[in-house]
Amino acid sequence: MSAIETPTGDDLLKVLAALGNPHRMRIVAALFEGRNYVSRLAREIGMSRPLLHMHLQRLEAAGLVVGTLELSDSGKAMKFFEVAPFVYELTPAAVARAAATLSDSAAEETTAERREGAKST
Amino acid sequence: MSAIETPTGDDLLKVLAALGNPHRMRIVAALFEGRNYVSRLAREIGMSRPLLHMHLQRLEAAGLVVGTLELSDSGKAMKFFEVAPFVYELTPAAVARAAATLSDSAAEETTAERREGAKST
DNA sequence: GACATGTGTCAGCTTTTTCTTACACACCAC
DNA sequence: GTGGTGTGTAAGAAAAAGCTGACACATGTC
Repeated sequence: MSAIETPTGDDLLKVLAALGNPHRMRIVAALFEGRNYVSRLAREIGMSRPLLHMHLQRLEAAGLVVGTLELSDSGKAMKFFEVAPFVYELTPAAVARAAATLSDSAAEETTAERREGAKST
Repeated sequence: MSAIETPTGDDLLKVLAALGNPHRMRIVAALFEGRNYVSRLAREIGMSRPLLHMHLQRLEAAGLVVGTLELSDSGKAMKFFEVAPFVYELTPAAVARAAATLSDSAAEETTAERREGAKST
């Protein structure tokens, strides 16, 4: 399902940056034990709700968790989150493959290519 | 060889944080094509040497690359870097397992436990 | 000697990320 | 109505990461 087959550089980058944070790692771990809604999860892991909200957005943007807005029996809107079944392989080759398709921070790549172009052949 | 069998939370965290950066991803990719020494690598990927030095230290601290100080035939000291043969599996379960051993930012965990204790039963 | 190469590191600026506080809204129960 | 629950977001402070420039040292060549 997930990107075991060469994810985009930006894709992998987002995933690694998202998971490379103790809070977010813990959030994924907490959701791995079962889906939960924001306010409750915030209470359980002892984190301010706006902060958790931000981290969840980062995780969702990376495709590591999915959130669905549901209505409780009382009619209250509650946003439930659960982990996505991701599978990433982290090896030198995989990183190299992904890095080849890095787009965003092409700033220094441009710099490199300018040098490249300058020396011509 | 590497930590396919539940790396430490801090260990995995360092790896993910190190790889979750476009420059460092590119550095690993560049070294994957062959070992290289700092100044040359800096020139090739168009990055200032002090900056590359910093990134390499971060990667080395995470165990993703290894550097060895060698003496060229002329007697000049040159630091060669090469990628370490790391293998990490990135799945919800692996993250959850690693997160259980997270040590450093236990700050909010402490907070959570204080709340836990307060509400008692 | 001056100049090229290589190494490392430090001070300080800039940019990004993280986090808190405060606000907005909606629903249900009293 | 008030008070509890849930949602979202925006402004600004605080902290961390990224980056530059300048310095130090060593070696070999001209």
